Amino acid sequence: MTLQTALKKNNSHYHHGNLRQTLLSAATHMIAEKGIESLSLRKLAEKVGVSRTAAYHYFKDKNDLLCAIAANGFRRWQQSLDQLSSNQLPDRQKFEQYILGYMAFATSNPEEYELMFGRCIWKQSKCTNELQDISHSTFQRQVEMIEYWQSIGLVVGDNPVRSAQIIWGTLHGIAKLFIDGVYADVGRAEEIVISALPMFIAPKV
Amino acid sequence: MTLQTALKKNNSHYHHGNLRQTLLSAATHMIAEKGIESLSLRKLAEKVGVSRTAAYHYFKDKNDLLCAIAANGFRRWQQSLDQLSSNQLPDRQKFEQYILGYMAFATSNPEEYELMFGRCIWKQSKCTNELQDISHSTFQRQVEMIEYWQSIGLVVGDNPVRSAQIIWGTLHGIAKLFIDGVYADVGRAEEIVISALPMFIAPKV
DNA sequence: GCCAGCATTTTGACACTGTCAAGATTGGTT
DNA sequence: AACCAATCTTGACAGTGTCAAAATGCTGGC
Repeated sequence: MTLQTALKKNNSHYHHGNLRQTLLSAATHMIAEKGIESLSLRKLAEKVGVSRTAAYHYFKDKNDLLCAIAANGFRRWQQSLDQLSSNQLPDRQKFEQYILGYMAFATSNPEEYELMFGRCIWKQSKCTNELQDISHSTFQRQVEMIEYWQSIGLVVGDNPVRSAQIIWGTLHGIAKLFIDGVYADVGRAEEIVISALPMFIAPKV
Repeated sequence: MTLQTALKKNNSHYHHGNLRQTLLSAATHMIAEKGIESLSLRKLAEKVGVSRTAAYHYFKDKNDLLCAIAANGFRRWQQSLDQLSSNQLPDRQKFEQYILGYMAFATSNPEEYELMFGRCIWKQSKCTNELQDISHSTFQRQVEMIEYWQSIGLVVGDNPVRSAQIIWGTLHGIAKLFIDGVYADVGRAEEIVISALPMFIAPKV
């Protein structure tokens, strides 16, 4: 559907143009709309207007495609972190923005978030090298940020890594329970996480 | 494999005995060993020694079976809560036991935990009435316990329900990240959650 | 200008899955 | 002894992921 592929539109189906990207974005859209469970390679192929097995030239198998989509998700989240780091807010508000941003990212595209942290992909055997790399670097990035906030006395605790693990766990858990509809009467996940803020912030001396 | 079914063992395959229970426990075992993804009704049927579609007399479809297994999980967890409530520990240690117990429950059978909180089942359309009831009552139960701990000044916060949501979110998130292997270098999930304890406990006056 | 070789896509095929409709078997009731 | 209802099986179908082999079109060397 991109410009290039539109120009290439001839009566034959061969040499589609940039099929890899087209497949990725189409799959991402389908997942966002209908959920991960109901994405099949065949429906995806039909949507893109290509034969059932065309994807196998760019992805080892279905899991490989899902890993690529998840990796894109991590890249997007890392860009958010970059943007956050480079603005001029005071630390306290930066921390708040980090937390709110995490919730916004998770809830604005729940299916993608589910894909990034759902069981299926993680357990080693199924995880692509690309996904492994980008996710690890993202984790490391988050740990460093929280380490910093703790080193300046903003965040409680005496063990930086441990604090990062706990904070991330909390964000992830609240995001997931919210997405799954467990907090039935809560309008926005941000409400909960804002209430949780004081638990992480060190008391003013 | 139970005593009853063993007695019923004749050359015909009809009237198996208590097939519903047999299916449930066999499926639970298979999930615990090989994971949710790799459970198929047909393999289950073969394992139990019954035809492919025998399960359809007791369960509307595959999802219905999974819901029943998840409901069992909630029942087991609720029994743990009962046991905890009825012992004589001081409140502070009870709270600690609650948190440790949650982690033990989640990590001792990760696949079942995944099934209970995985995406697949929750979103309304797929959720059985039985599962809806037992899970809601379990949630309510947990909220009440935390409400109590807060009312006696043990747990921080001024909004009981909100505190319960946050604490549960934290436990769930840490459990899930641990199960998914994100905390690569952490031996037991209990380590993390014990470090997080001070955040929830109100400072002594 | 043409043709070989290569990248790309398709077709055919297979095993596996969930699920339905129709038939087979059996224990219990009258 | 005969029927009934519960229980289980067989047959069948559409959908899935995936592989091997064939088909197609682009591109560089002659």
